Amino acid sequence: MNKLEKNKSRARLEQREADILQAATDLFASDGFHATSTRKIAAAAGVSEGTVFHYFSTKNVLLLAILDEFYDHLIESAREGIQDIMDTRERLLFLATNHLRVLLDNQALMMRLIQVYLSVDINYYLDYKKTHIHELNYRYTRIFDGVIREGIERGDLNANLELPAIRDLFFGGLEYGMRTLLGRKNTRELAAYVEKIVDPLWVSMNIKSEPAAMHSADLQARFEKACRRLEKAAGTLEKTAARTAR
Amino acid sequence: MNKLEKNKSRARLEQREADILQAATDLFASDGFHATSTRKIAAAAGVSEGTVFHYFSTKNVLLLAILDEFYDHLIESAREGIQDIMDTRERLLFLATNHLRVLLDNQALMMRLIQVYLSVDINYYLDYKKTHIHELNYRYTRIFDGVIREGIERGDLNANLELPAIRDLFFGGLEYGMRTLLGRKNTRELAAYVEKIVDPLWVSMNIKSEPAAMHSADLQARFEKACRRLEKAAGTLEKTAARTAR
DNA sequence: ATTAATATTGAGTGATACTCAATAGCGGAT
DNA sequence: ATCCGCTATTGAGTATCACTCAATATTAAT
Repeated sequence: MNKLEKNKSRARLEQREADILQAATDLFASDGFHATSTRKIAAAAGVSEGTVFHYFSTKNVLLLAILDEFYDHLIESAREGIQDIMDTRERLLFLATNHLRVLLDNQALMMRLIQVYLSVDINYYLDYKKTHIHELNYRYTRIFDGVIREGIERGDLNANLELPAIRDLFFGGLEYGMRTLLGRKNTRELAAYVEKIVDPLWVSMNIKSEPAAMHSADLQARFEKACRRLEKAAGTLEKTAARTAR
Repeated sequence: MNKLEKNKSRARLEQREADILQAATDLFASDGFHATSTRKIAAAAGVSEGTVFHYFSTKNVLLLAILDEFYDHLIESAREGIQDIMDTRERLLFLATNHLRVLLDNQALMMRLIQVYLSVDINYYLDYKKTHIHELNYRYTRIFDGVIREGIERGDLNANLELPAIRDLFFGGLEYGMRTLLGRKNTRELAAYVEKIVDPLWVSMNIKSEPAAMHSADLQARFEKACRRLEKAAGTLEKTAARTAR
């Protein structure tokens, strides 16, 4: 009956919502999405089943809310990390490491959820994902795009690179590789793996990387030298020709 | 009562099984896995619900049987295609194109299923996927591995490349990119996209690679030859000019 | 024709996501 | 301090689901 505690106004309601979200997150992570009933979620959150549906109209909506939170965390950690790094290659390595680390830290949850939200009905999927999760994913990948574009501006990266393809390779490669990495969360192994993933992309993008570029610098010197020589000779010939013509 | 038609021995039973499989495949593709009840599958196959469970102990087993068929198709088409192609780069382009084409042809089905089979309960998942679907995926990716290894033996590809990472980038990139390509099945667009995906990997793996390298090597040879010729001529002319001037 | 084996059936079961009418408890107006 | 309107909360109720099982139909072999 303590009126200070029983404060309905927002704080209390938001707390209830947070409790349900947390209970659902924990249960989805430990038992999986399909094996977790709304009844269990309600019990774990200390509310009745009806209340769960009052805050989240559907079990799927609950799932999307969890993914929402997760993406926020991903996006924020990526943005923050980028700020402190100037080197383009280091930035890419960080983005990859951060992506894997966050995913692996929540592996139990994410392995169960990220796959599921794609499998909900297409109508629902299109209506909701196109406007929400898709938007989150877009915001996240924009961070990567920004790093690449800045790399180009700085002259680190080849301006002709195909950003969408590189982006697909980067995130797709990481996602695909994560399945292999699931067991070992070892930081050293992770760093080594990340480098192996980023390296081929880096080699294909980096402007100075192609040893050929350096090569062509030599070539240029050689070319320049030969041209001076020829131009000088040409000058001599022109004079000679002019004199002879007289 | 026709004994010739009512032939239980295998053929008839296999036909029943195939009917159920086909009905399930169609329904999963059009309505999705979760929205398709076993009752509907039974009705579409023209049998009772109990019969469905006689042939497939579980709805998940039915799903796995469908994925089985799908992977068989993927593997066979990849193997066949590779045989007729000798060039390593062309082989990679074919593998990528084939992968996307087969996936996109079955997009409705695959978008709904490939994601789902990963979301079944972890116990089940480990017991089954490790032994079955995982094995199919392994057999499939081995084809890619073979192409790469052969490319190395032939001297087309850098022997130091990190095969697991390249493989993750290749298949991960394709899978990730497919989400973007879903709408447009246009063959030209698909070929263009595939090239954009394969190219960065190719550049990073190819030994003569860096088109720049080949380019500049040729260029250098050509230059060198031309320069010698011109310098020699210049020398001759200068001498002539000097003599004439006298 | 009889039998043993198995394919087929459909009513039955417990669990599930979600609904809804009834109730409880809060904030604001008086 | 009291009442009122609003909404948060409840839990029994509902339709549906994947799956079971005992009974029946159909087959192959003798």
